[in-house]
Amino acid sequence: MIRTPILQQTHLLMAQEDPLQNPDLLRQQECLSLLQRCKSIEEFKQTHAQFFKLGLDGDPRRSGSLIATCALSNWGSMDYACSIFGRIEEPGTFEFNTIIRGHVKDTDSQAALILYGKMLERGVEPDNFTYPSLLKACAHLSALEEGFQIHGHVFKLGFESDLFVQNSLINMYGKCGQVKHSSRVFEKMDEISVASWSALIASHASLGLWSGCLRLFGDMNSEGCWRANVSTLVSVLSSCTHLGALDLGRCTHGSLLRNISGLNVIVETSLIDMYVKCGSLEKGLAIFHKMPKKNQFAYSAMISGLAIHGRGKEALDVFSDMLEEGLKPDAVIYVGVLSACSHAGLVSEGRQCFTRMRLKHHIEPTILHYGCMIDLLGRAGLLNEAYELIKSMSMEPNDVVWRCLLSACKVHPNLELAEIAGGKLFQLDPHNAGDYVLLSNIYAQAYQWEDMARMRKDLARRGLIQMPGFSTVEVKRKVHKFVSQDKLRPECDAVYEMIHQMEWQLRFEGYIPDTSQVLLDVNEEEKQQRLSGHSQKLAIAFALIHTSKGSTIRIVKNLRMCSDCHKYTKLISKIFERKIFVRDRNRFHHFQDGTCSCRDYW
DNA sequence: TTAGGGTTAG
Repeated sequence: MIRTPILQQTHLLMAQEDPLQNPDLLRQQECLSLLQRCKSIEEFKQTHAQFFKLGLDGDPRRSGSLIATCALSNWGSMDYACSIFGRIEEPGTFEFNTIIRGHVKDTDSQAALILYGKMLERGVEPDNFTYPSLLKACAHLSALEEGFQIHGHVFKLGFESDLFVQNSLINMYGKCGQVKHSSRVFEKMDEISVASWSALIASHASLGLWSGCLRLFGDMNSEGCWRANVSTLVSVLSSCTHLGALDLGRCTHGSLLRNISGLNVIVETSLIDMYVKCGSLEKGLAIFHKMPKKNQFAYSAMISGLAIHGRGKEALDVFSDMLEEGLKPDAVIYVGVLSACSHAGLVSEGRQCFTRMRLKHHIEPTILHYGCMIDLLGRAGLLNEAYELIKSMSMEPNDVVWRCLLSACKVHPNLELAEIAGGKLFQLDPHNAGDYVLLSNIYAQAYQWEDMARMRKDLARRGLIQMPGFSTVEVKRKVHKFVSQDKLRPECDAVYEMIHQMEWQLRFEGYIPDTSQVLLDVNEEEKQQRLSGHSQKLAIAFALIHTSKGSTIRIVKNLRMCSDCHKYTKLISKIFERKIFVRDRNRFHHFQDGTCSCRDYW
């Protein structure tokens, strides 16, 4: 008989077995260990087939291990795992647990829940190992109803005090948007692990409760019993990113370097995203270029980071590197690539990418990709092409798409298309005050005063108000939030005094307030007062008072910057000799010496 | 032999 190398090895191991051990069990263990050492699914299948021929397969205990080896390794071999599972006549709790876990790892959470149903149907008792996987499946699917049901089973079977189950419950409720339930489970726990804190912190982060997330991190540290691990710190980094808290992000980076050996690709991606979105693009680039191995997430973070800083050409270079490395682009990466073209005005490159996305990479454009393209064409003044693209869309255009066209019609006046876009917007989103103002300004540009007045009247009749704007600024590692027209904060007296001084100096630089975007029907003086109270100006004034001369000011806003704040900030950067970085809803603006990196093209 | 927490767009 010609032996394959694997079988030679098996025989060798069998010959070496300890007579004191159970020879059958030893043989089974050796088979399993050989299977576990296989380097690929092909090798695994071949070895398994040989054991099957030799009659070493069939014991349910070993079958469970085989499923585990196959399903839980990184081969993506769930089909094969399922075929092994299907051959077991009477799968027990362990086999069900393993196949369920495999499906969850393979992100086929629906299949995991179906298998749980089958498990119950067959009368197989779930145990405390079954539930963490199932709860994770509910978390993936945001399936709250199923999550509640499973929590009921957990309670009935008495697993509610199991630490792993509790942590999974916290996570499930968090991912289903029920952070109150997460907190309730956490508060009831007798024993808490770092993973419990991480799950609770991540629950807050996944709901966008960034400040709450940082507060909890502070609580965890002040209790002093736990040392944050990678997962905790990644959630903290994500909160810093969204709050624009660069100093806090830097501290978290320091903590990672001190306490965690060898940062993995997830941490590095979070760090890139944090630095880039907190305004430190160069630091993000440095981490990116030093990464030993990059995945799609890392490329995506870097490409969209370069995009929001207006560095479109570099974003396209990084994209080319990614393709050269053999990584497959996905829909998310193409959003970054197209928005990079849009922010930098790269029209022909954007058109090429849009075509390549569909024809070469077979990615169907979503509404986000169309949004980027309409924005790109509209900014470049190609309004008819943008409108034709909207008409050719395979799905119903949404308000974002029409708003891109309407904004473009203001920059490159086109009354006919503006009225079409405006009409669609008033149908799709009749409560957005900004759209009425935009169209009324377009009428004003075209000297159509009656239409302008009609828009303003419509706005007043509907009683619409703009979403309140806010800006955050980090001073001495603390994030300070200012709401538009803020008068409640104790610092406000000093802030308004500073604004008074700033405006005094601005007048010498020729600043005239641009009140065209003030919605209220009040006199000019009151409109100017409203402009002075814009949150961005309050945040800049606060930073000028509390930071040292020459230091950079970094601001994050929830809305797009208005044209008055843009003009104002450019002049302030010159008068006070400060670099001011503002992240608005769309992109970054680097103000320095009276100019902005967006070249007034935003 | 099995279980928990983390990253990219909008």
